[in-house]
Parts: sequence; C-alpha cells; structure tokens
Amino acid sequence: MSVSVRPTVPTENRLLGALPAEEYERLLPQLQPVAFSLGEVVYEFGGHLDYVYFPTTAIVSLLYTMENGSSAEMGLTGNDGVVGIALFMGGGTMPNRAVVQSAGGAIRMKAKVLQEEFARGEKFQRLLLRYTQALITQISQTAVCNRLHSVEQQLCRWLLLSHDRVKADELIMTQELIADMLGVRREGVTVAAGRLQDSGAISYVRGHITILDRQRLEETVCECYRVVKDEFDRLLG
Amino acid sequence: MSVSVRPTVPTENRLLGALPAEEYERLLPQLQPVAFSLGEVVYEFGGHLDYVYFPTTAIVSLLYTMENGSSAEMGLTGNDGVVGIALFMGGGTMPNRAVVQSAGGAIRMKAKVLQEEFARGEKFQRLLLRYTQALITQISQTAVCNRLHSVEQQLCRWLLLSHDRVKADELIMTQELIADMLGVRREGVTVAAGRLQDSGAISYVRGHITILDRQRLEETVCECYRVVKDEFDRLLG
DNA sequence: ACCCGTCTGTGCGCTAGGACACATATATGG
DNA sequence: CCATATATGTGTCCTAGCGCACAGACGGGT
Repeated sequence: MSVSVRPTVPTENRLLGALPAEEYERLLPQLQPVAFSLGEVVYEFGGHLDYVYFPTTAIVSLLYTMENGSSAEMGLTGNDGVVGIALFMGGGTMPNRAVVQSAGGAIRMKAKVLQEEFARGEKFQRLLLRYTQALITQISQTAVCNRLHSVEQQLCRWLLLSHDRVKADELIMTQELIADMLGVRREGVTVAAGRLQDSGAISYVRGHITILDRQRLEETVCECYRVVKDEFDRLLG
Repeated sequence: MSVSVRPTVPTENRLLGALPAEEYERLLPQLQPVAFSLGEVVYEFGGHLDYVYFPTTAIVSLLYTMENGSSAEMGLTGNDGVVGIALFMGGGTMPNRAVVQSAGGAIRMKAKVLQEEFARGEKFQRLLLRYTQALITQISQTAVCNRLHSVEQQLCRWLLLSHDRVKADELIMTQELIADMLGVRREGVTVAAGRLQDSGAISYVRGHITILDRQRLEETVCECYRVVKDEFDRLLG
C-alpha cells in the first residue's frame, strides 16, 4: 500500500460524499488517500486494524478461509462502502480476511478518529450503520445463493457486483482467484466462463475479463443480484 | 403471539441482562413479555416492525425465501440477541423473514423507545452493535458452510446452535422444517438424522428431537460451529 | 376403534460439481 | 527468441444431493 499526500477527493466514496458540509470539513484533515495493489491483504483473520478504508476505485473482498485451505467470499466492498466495520461495531476484529480484489485507491481514516466521530451520533454514524445493514443483506444473499444456485449464476452475480463498483468494463482477475471467491474449483469457473463467452456476454484472456453485454449477464443471473442491488440503493441511494 | 402483564425477568435475555442498573431501570417500564408459538412470523420480507423482540426462551430464525419457494436460513436468534436489528441500523426493514423456530417467550420493546435509547450512545447501543457484529459472523459462516460442508455437518451445526439457545435437550422440530432452514430436501435431512441416530448422538420421533450425546455432535460438526460460538462468547460473554 | 393427516423411511435415476490428470496457450524476463 | 511460470481448456471418474414416487408408522379426533 502506498500513501499519497495529494488532495483527497472524498466524494469518490459514496459514504464520505453523503456527509453534510460541517461533518465533512471536520473530517477532511483526517483523510488520507492510499493505493492498494491487487492481492494485498487489508486485514487478517482476527487481525487488528489501525485504520478504516473508504475505497474509491479499489474493490476489497471479505473472505473466509477454512482450516483445510478452501475459502469463500462473504461480500465485497467498493466505493459505496467501508472496510473495517468491526472498529465501530465494537468488536475490534472480525474472524475473516479482507483482500484487495481490484487494485485502486481508497481513503483511510485513523481508527480513533472514526470512533470519536461515530460516537457523536450524527450523520456519519447513520451512514455507517446503514452501510452495515446493506452489507448484512449482501452476506445473507451470498449464503442463500451458495446453497441454491449454479456456479454460472453465481459467476454472473459476482461479475455484475464487481462491474457496479468499477468504472471500466475490464476486470483484472484470473479464474483461479474467482474460484477462491466463489468457493468452487477453478475448472468449474472455466466452464461457466466459457459458456458466458460463447453467449457473447463476456470475453477474457489471461486474467483480463471484459464485460461485453451487461444485459445478457443480467438475464442469466439469479435474483440474488437484484435483491442486493436494490437494498444498497434503498439504504444508500 | 400472546401478551402478558406479569413482571418481566429481563435477565433471561443476555443483552438486557448486561445493562447497567441505571439504563435497566429506565427501560423496565417499557418492557413487555410476550409468548411466541411455533411457526409464528415475527416479520415478513420488507415488512415493517413496531417492536423489537428480545427472546428469552424462544428461538427465531432469519430466513430468506426465493421466488421459486425454496428457502434457507441465514441465522438464528435466541436469548443472546434481539430480533429487529433494522430498527436501530436505520433501514427500517430487511429483505428476509423472521420465523419462530422454537416456541417460547420474548420481551418486546416499542421501536420508538429502542431508537431513543439507542441514540443516547450508552451501553445499550454498544450491546446492540456488538450483537449485530456477532450476527454478521453467524451469517457469514452460514454462507461458507452452505458452500463447503455436507448436510450432516450442517445439521450438527444447526442442532448445536439451537441446543445452546434452549434449556431442554428436546427440540420440537420436524425434519421438514429443518430442511427448509438448511435449504436442502427433507429426505436429505432424514438420512443425515438417521446417521446421527445410529451413532447415538440424537434420537427423534415425529417432530421431537432429543440430544443424547452432545459430545458426539461436536465431533461430527464442522469448524463453523466453533467459530460462531467463540465469536458470540468474545463479543457478548 | 377407526380414519386420515402428518412424519419418516427408502429406492431409483439424474445432474452438478468435486478430485485428479494432463494438454495447451500466453506472458515476461533473461 | 527461448525458457519458464502462469492461465486456461478438456476429459474421466466419482459422489453428494436432487426430484420423484411411494411405503410404512404414528397419533389425534370423532
């Protein structure tokens, strides 16, 4: 992670951008832009956090890794959220990992500053709690989707959720990593992605996935995507 | 749901029981014991809630039902938690259902009272937020468990989580309902339960499941149970 | 005692996805 | 321009769990 001192543009993050002027002014000196690289670990299982991160262009996945090494994603955070909810929820740590899934920028804030501002009970607190509720919906829907839907549908959901949080139509992501996120085999992703490519929805070469036909993905995806998207829009829109 | 006017015993619920005397005294007049019957719906998908409920002996499952009617559980709440987190998280409603999974008592509190007390930013707020964080862990682990573990392991997890939240060794619960909770077929539950019965861990007849050998269940269950239990103990213990 | 609705047991064919084994293609650095 | 690590494609066998069909088995009400 590299730290920069150039002026921040907090409105690139929807939570910070929704703050009223007064609170925003108060926090501005405490905000610091950082750059995350692909695969960087934001926090480990049970690990302590000194900062919370408000992604701007980066995407961070919340993962759980089993004792036997297999893993699965519980949710992902982009410029509509914050990484490190345990710091204001009161637990300090979470029993999962946060890994950068798409390289890019974020804005960080010291844990203590966050907690003090949260304790004021103003707009910032309400925004963080509403985001957390949206995250709960996302995690829940992941639980249900894991149980009831095909790998191809889940891949669509994952691509759409990622696409919503990134400017470009191209995602830098190998099938191996997607398999870890979805908790399936890499070969399973290969065949599912192959079908989506045949249908013209996406194309991909060696870690570069391009969304060609978003409409088509939305036709293939299960209802889980819509539920999550609607809830984010309702709570944070 | 039947409402009673007899004196409450809030300490039957761990969240209320953890309140300092001052806050507890303030809330006491606002608490009202109620009785839930098996299968009762506490709230519907997107439905409004007038009260939050602190279960004492009841257990409430949070379920999501798909468009095609299949369903799966995201988490369950007993005397260590509260039903209706959307009321203090700010969203008002949740895109899921809450159904009474084990008949019993709860203590209810008007939404407005909850919100005012929450806004004070004292111990009550911290307790509710820590519980919510524990719930997030439970939902996450459900997501992962759904993906990676067998029906038999999940059944063990479900039995243990329920057993932890109930006084008795007997659970009133048909295999049909368990199947809905776990998001699997009823027949799948029958064979998994049959194996557990053969091993002497449980016995069951027509909707009455008895935990005979808890130790044995803990040996069969996946790590997910432990992760959830440890996190609840850490955050609320 | 009986009936009928509710629970549970079991069998069979089917499919998605896992484990494993390779084959092939594409960077990228020396 | 080659070597090698990395990414992707395929194929084969195996298992868990699904859908469906139906057969007991218990139990409460008339």
